[in-house]
Amino acid sequence: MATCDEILDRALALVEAEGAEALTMRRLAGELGVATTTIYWHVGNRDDLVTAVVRRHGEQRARTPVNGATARDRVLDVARLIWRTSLEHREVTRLAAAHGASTLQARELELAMARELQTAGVVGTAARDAMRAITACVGGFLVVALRNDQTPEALRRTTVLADHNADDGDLNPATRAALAEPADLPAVFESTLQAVVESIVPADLSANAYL
Amino acid sequence: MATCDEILDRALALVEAEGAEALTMRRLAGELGVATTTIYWHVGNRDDLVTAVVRRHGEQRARTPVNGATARDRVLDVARLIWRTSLEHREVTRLAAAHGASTLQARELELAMARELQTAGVVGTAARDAMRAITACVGGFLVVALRNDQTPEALRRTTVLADHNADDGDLNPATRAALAEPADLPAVFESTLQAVVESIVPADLSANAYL
DNA sequence: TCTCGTTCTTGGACAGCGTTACATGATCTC
DNA sequence: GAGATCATGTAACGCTGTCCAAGAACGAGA
Repeated sequence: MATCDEILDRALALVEAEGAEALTMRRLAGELGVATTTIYWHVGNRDDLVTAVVRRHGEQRARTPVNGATARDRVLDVARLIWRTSLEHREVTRLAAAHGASTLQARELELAMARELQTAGVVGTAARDAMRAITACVGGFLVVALRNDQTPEALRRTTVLADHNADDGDLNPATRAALAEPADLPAVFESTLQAVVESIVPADLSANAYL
Repeated sequence: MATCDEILDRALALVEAEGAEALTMRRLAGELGVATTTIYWHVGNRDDLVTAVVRRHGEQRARTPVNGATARDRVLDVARLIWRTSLEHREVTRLAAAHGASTLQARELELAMARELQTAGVVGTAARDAMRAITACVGGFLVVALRNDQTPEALRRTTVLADHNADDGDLNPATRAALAEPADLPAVFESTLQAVVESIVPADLSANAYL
């Protein structure tokens, strides 16, 4: 008898091992040695399956203790945690993103961020807006990071921005050369994250626009 | 005779009218009153088709003049332009995002941003990193904005974050209530964008970390 | 023990997708 | 007019998600 948990575990393993695209009903059924319809009976739709897989992954994601002396540092740390674990399980992240279930994947960590924001004195709608801002940025960088390792050469930012035909003259040669080279994404992420968090939970509390 | 341009125009119209998912080879062929193979002959792969459609859309996107007194304002304006036009053509944006071709869609505007950054004194690798930071944030907010209008209720951030079972006690009631309500995304976007741009092109130039 | 009803599983189909091999007609060149 | 190139159509292959009707297992009541 195939239980729902077994199916989800197998699905999760399949995604992590062979990528988000490998998660098809037939493939998963074959992996379990079972007919495809069995999955429908236990889990439901493919939508239901993906949702359940992502949710399960999000729950399994250990509640890593948050580090940092100041409340601001702890908010930063949670954001970095989302970034890092999403990259570590990039296939699940990709699956969740394609399904529009990213929030489900990072649910526990987002709630952790809300708690840290609260201890930093950001509560209510301000906390919500702060969280949306931070997670949107993290998500944006994640999209870039995950895209790059499976986009064909011709669609990479470096090549797309490199071949300018008509718009030559306006751009500094140094800039043009730099645009053709990949950036150090983690470094750019870090400094951007700091800027965003700084605007919400400033080191100098008197400048906090949200209070 | 079906020319390549006709096919792309029709494809673009189809996407804008009926959504990114409506762009299938058979559907497009039917729309043109032609066999599917004709598309393959003129344009190529589906990948090629999508790429060409997105590129065409990006080129058609009028080079709206950039407004703003200071260089910093003009950088902001370009970012807002990307945000606004991406939302106006959200189906194309969705198509591009699903295909990993967002850069292609916003190519002209990203180059415009590079030019504005240049006049703001940010050149070379600093300009590249600045652009990556800004576009990543814009992209992150776009993902959120586009996701929300076609994600089922059960996967919305508001509902996902609203039903906490075990983690009740730690969170302020006001915060918890706020998390269950949607945020004013454009407003959050605007303030976040300002924070990011401020960290790159400060109003007070002496504080520019990139110089 | 036999039978009924629920739970679980299966095989086989359907429609749709991208893609291709092959054949056909049209058009232009020499 | 013959031949080559271009342009299109027909029909299939393998893949996808999904569903239906039928069967198998199993637990309980008579």
